[in-house]
Amino acid sequence: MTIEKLRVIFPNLEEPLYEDIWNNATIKEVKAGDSLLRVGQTIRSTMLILDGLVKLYREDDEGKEYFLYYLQGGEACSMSLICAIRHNTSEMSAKALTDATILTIPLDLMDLWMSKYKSWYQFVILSYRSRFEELLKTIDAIAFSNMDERLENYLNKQVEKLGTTLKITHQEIANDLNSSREVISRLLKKMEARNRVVIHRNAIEWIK
Amino acid sequence: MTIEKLRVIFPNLEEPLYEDIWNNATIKEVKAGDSLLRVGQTIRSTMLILDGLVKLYREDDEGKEYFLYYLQGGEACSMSLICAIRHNTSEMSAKALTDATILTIPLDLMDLWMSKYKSWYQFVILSYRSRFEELLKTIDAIAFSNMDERLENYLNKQVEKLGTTLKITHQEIANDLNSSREVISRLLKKMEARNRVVIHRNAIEWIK
DNA sequence: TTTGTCATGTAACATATGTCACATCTAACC
DNA sequence: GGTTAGATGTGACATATGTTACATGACAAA
Repeated sequence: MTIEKLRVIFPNLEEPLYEDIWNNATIKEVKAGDSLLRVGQTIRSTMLILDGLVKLYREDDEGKEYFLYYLQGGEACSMSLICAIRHNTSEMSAKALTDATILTIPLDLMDLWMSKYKSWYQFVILSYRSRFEELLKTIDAIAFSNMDERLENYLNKQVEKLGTTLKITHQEIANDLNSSREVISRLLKKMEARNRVVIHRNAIEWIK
Repeated sequence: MTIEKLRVIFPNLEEPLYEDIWNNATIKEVKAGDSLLRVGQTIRSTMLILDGLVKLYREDDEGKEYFLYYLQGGEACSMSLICAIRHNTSEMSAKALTDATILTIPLDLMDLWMSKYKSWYQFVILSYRSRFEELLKTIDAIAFSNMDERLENYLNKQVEKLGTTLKITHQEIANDLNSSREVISRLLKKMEARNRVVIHRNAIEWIK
């Protein structure tokens, strides 16, 4: 990682801010599957994603999950932005889906930069806005759509980030949508009949 | 409305900011039932609630609704905060539930104040955080709970804002929860059997 | 009092989704 | 090759929720 790469991954920031980030941030390499944040955990630093794919999801008290959205290079964990003022606890869980590189910044700097760098402030606000929108879309999906539409929608999101052949099991999809494996298998069969996907073992191929 | 009242309704702001608000904001009186914001509408100003109760909800393309949360005196519409950088369109609809007094602030001031007043920046960030949390709770409710729990949860929220006797019809509840009137009537009957509510015509009385 | 409108009650049925039980298949490892 | 664990297929059934159709009840205007 170099400061050059930082400029590429996070365009539109001010020059002195790049220096500031470079001098104060810690770079952390995580492995696919590593947990980055759990519901209830106190947030100690702001996280920016440099590389890799991070999955954000909601967990209830019985351990049931619900997939919310992905973060990738150039994006920030809103929960860690939003907690900057007070050292609050997280309301979401995050897990690395691929090997990933994360930049962590002490919370007090985050606060300082907000008033010091207009570009940082804009980055944070835009980040909020897009996460807010993701949540609203999620609410739409659950409130207004049946499982078949939600499944299609879900696969679509995966394909955007991961390419047309998804290495995923029916059980994992069921967990992400808080459904059950049999239901997902059933609906996938129907999607296959409609030529939307081809089902392989451990993988689903998206058509069109 | 006086600048004194402003200090009471929005505590913890800096003194010069109160003056700035007072000199630049427009006060708008709206009637119960008035629409303040529609999905797709371009946001022209930031809205702060001085008095009254404002309902925020999501609408789909077929006009189906889903209740999100209430805003009351001392709170701000996050959508209008979040849109400050670019003149974006709203993703939510807002409606006055009671007669209400709204303070509107031109978007460019909002932007300026963020760097000028630390207290404004904190107000905005805290506002984001609580709305974000509301949305996460909503997702929890739809994803993990059955309709009976969601109904109880919904009535609970109403009672907190409106007192123990709710002037509301079963049809209105059904609209807010994207369900149907018969289902709500059925579940209310069960709640009445469990002594959680008493059902009156045009009203529901919350017990305990 | 009568009438009409809107709110509510209710039974029967339709449908989506979840659950259970078990069969079958595939890849990996001995 | 044979064994095994995990992934997937499938039918039968349970349950929650939505839908239809109609009855009843409450209130207000005429």
